[in-house]
Amino acid sequence: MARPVDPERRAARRLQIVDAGLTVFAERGYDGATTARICRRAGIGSGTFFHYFATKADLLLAILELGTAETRERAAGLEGRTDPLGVLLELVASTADDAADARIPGFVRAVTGVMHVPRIAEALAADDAAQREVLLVWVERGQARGEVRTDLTAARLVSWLVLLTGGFLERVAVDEAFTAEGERELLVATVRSFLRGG
Amino acid sequence: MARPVDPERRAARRLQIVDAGLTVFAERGYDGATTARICRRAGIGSGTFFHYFATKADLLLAILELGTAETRERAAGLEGRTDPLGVLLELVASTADDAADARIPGFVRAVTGVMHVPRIAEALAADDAAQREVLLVWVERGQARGEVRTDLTAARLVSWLVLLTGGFLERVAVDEAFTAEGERELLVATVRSFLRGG
Amino acid sequence: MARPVDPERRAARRLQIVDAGLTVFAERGYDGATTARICRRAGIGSGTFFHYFATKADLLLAILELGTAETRERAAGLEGRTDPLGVLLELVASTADDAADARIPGFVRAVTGVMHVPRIAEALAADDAAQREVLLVWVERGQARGEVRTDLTAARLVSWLVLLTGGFLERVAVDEAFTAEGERELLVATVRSFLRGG
Amino acid sequence: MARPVDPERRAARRLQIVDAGLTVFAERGYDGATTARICRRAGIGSGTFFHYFATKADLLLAILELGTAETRERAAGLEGRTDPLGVLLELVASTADDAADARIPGFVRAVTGVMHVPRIAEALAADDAAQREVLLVWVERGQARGEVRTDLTAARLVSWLVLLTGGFLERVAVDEAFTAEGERELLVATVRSFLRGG
DNA sequence: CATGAATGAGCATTCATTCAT
DNA sequence: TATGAATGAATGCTCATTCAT
Repeated sequence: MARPVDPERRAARRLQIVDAGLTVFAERGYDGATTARICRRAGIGSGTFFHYFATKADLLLAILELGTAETRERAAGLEGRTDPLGVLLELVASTADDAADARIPGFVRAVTGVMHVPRIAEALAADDAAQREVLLVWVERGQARGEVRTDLTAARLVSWLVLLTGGFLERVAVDEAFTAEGERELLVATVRSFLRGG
Repeated sequence: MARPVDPERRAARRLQIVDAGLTVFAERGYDGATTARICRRAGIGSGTFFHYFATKADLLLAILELGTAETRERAAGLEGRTDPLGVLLELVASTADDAADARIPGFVRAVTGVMHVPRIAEALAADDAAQREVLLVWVERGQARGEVRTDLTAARLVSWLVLLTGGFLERVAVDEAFTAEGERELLVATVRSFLRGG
Repeated sequence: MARPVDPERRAARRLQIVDAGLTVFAERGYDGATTARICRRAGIGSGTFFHYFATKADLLLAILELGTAETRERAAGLEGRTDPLGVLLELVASTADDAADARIPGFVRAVTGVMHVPRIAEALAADDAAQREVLLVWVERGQARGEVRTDLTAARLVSWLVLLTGGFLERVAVDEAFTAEGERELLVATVRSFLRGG
Repeated sequence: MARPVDPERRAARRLQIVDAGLTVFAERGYDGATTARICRRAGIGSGTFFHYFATKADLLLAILELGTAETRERAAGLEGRTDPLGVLLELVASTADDAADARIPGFVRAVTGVMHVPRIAEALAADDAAQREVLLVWVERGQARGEVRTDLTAARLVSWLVLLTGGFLERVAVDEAFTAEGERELLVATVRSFLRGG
């Protein structure tokens, strides 16, 4: 009698909205992305949106959390590796790969534009922390193995890695001539040089 | 009847609004910065605002243009120098100094959050171009003098300089532990190393 | 194919919803009582609700009609009585007893709050008429027997009886110190005094 | 320069909205009274409404408070009187006079329909308390002078006075045949009889 | 019958902008 | 020129109701 809720269908619908949200946030920024526009893009009615996300901010948060989860998964897949520097360079390179999806840099810009909203600032901080945590482990291992410079603390090196990937994302977003594919190699080289020490 | 406008008084008033705008945009983002709040901060009535700026976007544009003008002035002050690398490092360092004013990184975030608005994108592009133009001159001179690596085109090196300063600004904005003062020296060192070539 | 409806099961389900409706209307008022909340309280799915009542207003109407029917039954049970004043006092006292169910006064308030809806106004008028009809019979008999004052028309006396019971219900709802049990006796005494004439 | 805010104009506008609110709340109930309808009735734009009242609930509250203030003023005007029973009967009669404004009973119904909203419940309680306070003083004086029965506490007598006036208001609202003017005298007589004791 | 996902009309509220004084 | 009251378009969100399963 009671039709069991189809969780797959629900998850798919949810993802459909997440995808539309990612696209529209990237295109228009947070405030420019009206729920109406997101719904139109997702091909759903306005009421449906709120069956899946209580508020517009919750959609943003969900997207952010998806990113954080992905970071963690990626990290889990690297356990067992014994070449810390190689791992770090791969991690950095994967940021460049993310940047190739044109929506990513736009989305990042959109989110930083509403960082003054407390809940969003928190989620962003959590995402930042997750990334740093992963990087920190491998930087420390790299230092232990003598592959990474030790004149700076691991935490500080991590900040600079994030600085480089963040700046990279930003450039891709802003500068037409600066493409993720074209600059990927130079990013890796620059990071390698930076990690070895000037 | 028409009281002759006192241009000085007018300019002062205008600056007062610009300052309030810079502060509030930085604190709340573009959309979070209501004209009402900007007016309250500037100590003026809401009607007065629109005597000085036709729209809220025009205020943002004016602030941006002020920045662009400053970049040009700074560049003018450097003419005659004969040490291109030194000049470049000074230019980069001055970004770190700007970042020490807590409103700057916040303002930058606010602006990038509304980059999808065409007029703002244009102004941002103009600002970007002004910065790049200045840097380009000195990078080329540096290359001519052998102070700067020549395995990459000057334009590409400039992109990376902007990447580094942009990433730096972002980090200062987001990461409490990452201060403009504390990291300034490392920024200069990293840029020097990058410009010399790995 | 058409599974023969089990009318008993259906009636039970219906009563379950009526009960939940009574409770939630009383707690939240008509508009505050969302169908979702009523369904949750009744332990049914939102779709099921509309198998039993075409609209939310219909549920309210059904509750009202149940009350009207109860009034009529109560009246039927009094036929044959020969002490009109006694009957009237019992009728009034039974209002006080109803008021002891905390949901009744709350429900009455909720309903009067949406009296501007025509169908509800009608049902309320019907309920009012039913009550008055019963009272009218016994007031007239009381007047005929000399137990009830005759300086006012029977209809007017009935209005005042309703005024007193209505005011009583309201007080119980609003005033914590005014309890149905505690004031019941005084209600009866006041009504007796009023019916005899000042 | 700074045009002094014209407080009279502001107060007038405010009253205009209060008046429209009173009317529309009475006609449609709280939820049925959309801000759009209130604005149309007041002859103002929707934005203007919110210059005067932060929320729709605040308008209701303001109306309620106006009533409470009026109660207090009326009470102040009675100081010095030496005939407590006369004062009480006048107070009761003035309720009947209020009821002659057809909007009052409708408004009362509307308000009681949203009593589950905490802030409104509070304001209603405050209004109730103000009325009772006034009545209590004169009931006590009446008891002291032997004009009012002493077999019931003053507080309880007050509850019953409120019961009678509340029931009266309700009847006027619901029953076409029951008019404030026509029943006013009987109300006074009934209250007099009640206060003297059966 | 029972369910709950989907719908979209409708609502309170915000905010940039205008304009009479 | 300075002011702030007035405006109404635009938005996020709620909720009664429908319908495929």
